[in-house]
Amino acid sequence: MSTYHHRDLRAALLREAGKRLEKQGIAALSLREAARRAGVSHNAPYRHFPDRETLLAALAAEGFQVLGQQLEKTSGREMGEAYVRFALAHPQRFRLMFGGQIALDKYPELRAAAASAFDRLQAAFSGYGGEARTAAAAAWSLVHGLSHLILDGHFAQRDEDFVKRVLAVVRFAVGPQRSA
Amino acid sequence: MSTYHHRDLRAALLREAGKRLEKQGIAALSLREAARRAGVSHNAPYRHFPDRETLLAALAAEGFQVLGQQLEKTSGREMGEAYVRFALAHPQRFRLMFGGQIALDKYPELRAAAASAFDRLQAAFSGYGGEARTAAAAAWSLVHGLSHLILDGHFAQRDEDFVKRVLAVVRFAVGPQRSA
DNA sequence: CTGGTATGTTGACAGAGACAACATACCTTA
DNA sequence: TAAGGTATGTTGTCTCTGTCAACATACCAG
Repeated sequence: MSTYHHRDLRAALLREAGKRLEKQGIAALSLREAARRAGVSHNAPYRHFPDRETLLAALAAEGFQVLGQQLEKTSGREMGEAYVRFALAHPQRFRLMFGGQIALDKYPELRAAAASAFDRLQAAFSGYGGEARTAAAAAWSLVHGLSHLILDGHFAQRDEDFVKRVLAVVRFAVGPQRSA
Repeated sequence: MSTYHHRDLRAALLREAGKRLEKQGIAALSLREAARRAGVSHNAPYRHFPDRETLLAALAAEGFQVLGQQLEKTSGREMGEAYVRFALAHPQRFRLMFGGQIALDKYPELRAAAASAFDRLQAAFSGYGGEARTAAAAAWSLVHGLSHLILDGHFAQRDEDFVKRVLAVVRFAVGPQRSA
């Protein structure tokens, strides 16, 4: 038949799996289902992904790329809001990226993608001198934790205004503590 | 036989699953494996848990209880360190509690347990007036995000000193912004 | 045109979740 | 104390999934 070769099965699988991901969650993702949706036999995916986890890693990598692009568009304090906005817009993708289900060490490009996104945050704190890394780490922690907790439903509110208020209440101090 | 009734299978299953959880991760948790370890047939767990997710929810509930106790022992700024310490000491448990794999709405006692833990944090910010809730939310976000990012290996350091430095760099401001 | 490689297919197996039917221990209560 | 109902386990079965192995077909280089 003419479509014995799918021509771009890898991309098709990622597309279908991506759709499934946001609709049904990570647990519902299966290679066989993706293959079915791509109109291909149950074992075809193995020609492109050695196992399920590698497919998940590829989906996560996509996520890091998008997140990086979103952050690139912003600067300063808006970056934090953009981070949270990404998480709220793609909850399952975000969980996949940061849920610890993927062994980061096995996929160096994943860690690199994450680090690249973090670098943008880091740059925003270049004025903080020796504690720049620490302040950046704190900022990342803040927006990251806020994203997670909102997604998990631990806060009553989850609108953009709430996010802004929470982020606005935080200051980053450099040097010896002097109390607020 | 004398042990047809296990007498406390539910507790035994939670114990075995708990061990398995920290050693192998959430994905490796299976009802059948827990049953095997408890020396019981593959379907016995269903007399105590309607499905796998409910077992996971029970494990998460245990985690929230322990976390709450740890936080109770501390006060003020040490609470944040205790939070992170808990996450680092029980990484898989922490992920289970906050990984979004469990539909919180289906297990009200879970949300209650989490809220109870949060209440302790909240109390530490009672002096912040009208913005107390917001400041507490920010503090929770900070320690929560820091825990996650360290667990995921996104920071080079993960020792107690690093945690202290990150937490120390943050101030919580109340009222109209006035910059730090 | 021919052989090698990339890509798919069919077939099979084991492990898991879940349901049903059956068995046995326990416990109330009449 | 005997009877019957309920709680707890067991066996059997089904479907789904990941994964391996063997085979088939398309494509490409020489």
